[in-house]
Amino acid sequence: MAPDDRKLTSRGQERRDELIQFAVTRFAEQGYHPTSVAEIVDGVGVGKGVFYWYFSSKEDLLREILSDGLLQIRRHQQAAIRDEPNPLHRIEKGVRASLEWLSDHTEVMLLFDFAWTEKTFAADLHKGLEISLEDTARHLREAMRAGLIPSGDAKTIAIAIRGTTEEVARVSAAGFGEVNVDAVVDMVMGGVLGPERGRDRLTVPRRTDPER
Amino acid sequence: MAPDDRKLTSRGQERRDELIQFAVTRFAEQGYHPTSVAEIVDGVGVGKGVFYWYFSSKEDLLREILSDGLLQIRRHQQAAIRDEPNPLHRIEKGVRASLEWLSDHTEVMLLFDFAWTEKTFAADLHKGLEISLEDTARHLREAMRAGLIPSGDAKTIAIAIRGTTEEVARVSAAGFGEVNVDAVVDMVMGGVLGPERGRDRLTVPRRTDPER
DNA sequence: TTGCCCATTGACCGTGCGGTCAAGAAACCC
DNA sequence: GGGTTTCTTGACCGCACGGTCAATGGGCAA
Repeated sequence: MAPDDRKLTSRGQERRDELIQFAVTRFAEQGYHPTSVAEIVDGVGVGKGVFYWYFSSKEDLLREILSDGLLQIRRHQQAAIRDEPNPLHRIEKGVRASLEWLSDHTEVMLLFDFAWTEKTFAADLHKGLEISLEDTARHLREAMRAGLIPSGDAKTIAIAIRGTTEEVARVSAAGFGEVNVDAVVDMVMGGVLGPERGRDRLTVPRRTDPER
Repeated sequence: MAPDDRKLTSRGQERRDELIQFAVTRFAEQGYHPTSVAEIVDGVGVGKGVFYWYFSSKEDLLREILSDGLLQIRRHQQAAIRDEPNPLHRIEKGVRASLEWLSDHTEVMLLFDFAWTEKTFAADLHKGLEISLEDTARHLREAMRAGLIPSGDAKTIAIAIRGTTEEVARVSAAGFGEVNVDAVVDMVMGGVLGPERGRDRLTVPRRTDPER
């Protein structure tokens, strides 16, 4: 019988969770590949067969961790921006929610990063990325239409926001100090506003007619 | 004899480079662990011993790729901002240079990302990250002192800039369209300027005296 | 032509891995 | 208690991996 659609008792559920929890920790600590199934079951203190009772493979386990994490962070964001009519406030609250979740789940974040580096797993993340970017871009376009911020490349700005958020969480998780959430929000909100108010002072003069 | 301090003829150098080049491609394509040494030497069309003539281990090879990449990107940045007196223009040019290099070396970028997820390799990147952030933060603080931008958390802003730059390169490398460099620069420069000019309009009101 | 040394070969090795399975032990239901 | 299903055990398997090494090639200097 496939472990996927197996009926689990509450005891079974707990074992399963225990395995996931331990695996996440180890995967994040030393990496996915260097962590063997034997290590996981030893750590939990069970026989090897237990692992394959709950998961059809090591790969399957990681996949589950990833899709679970994806779901969780999205839910967390959605809950945070619900009922917020101002699109810019939605973006701010989304950033804060992401930082919150990522700070509370640094191991899973590391596993996302790993997953992007391996073809088999990266595929699982592609759609999630697309959706997440499109979400943010939609808020941005709405803010542009409302005249709250200048018009611009919503897609690129969305990518920048995501990059900022994740890098802050990453760097902080790597032990470079606590997150200054307000500073992050200031950076992001300043970014969406753009440099127009003082472009001459801020940026290198741009060619309007590029040489090539 | 250790492969490290071995004298290489020009033919030897070429072989070595050939191996590195092929390995980088494969590592980026399918991941470091799933790529076997056998696969690399087969791909290049040589016997297995050749690999261990030039590298002391597979791990050693990746380490070399990483430190090489680190050196290259830093050089590229430094060359771009040399002789630029305006600290904000240094930041802009640095961002453009990074995007340039990352776009030209997407495989290496992916390997950086992987390296962060595995303890053994992450250590190699820690110092580089620290230096890179401190560099940017220094420009920022100089700009603050000169009154070009409002005072703020230079470290956090530096992290945000790095995150933006790398995410844009990553997402574009993952096949989500071309990079809009000017839009990235606008976002970054707007970010360093901060949202002060319209905070009430832009951000959710902040508690000056937080509840907890 | 002889020697030398960089470069190459590929069969071989030991190990540790992911995964299997026949045999039970618990828990639960009637 | 008997019967059924969930859960657990750990020895075992096949294999592919990273790495070794004795033998050989080949370019070049003298």
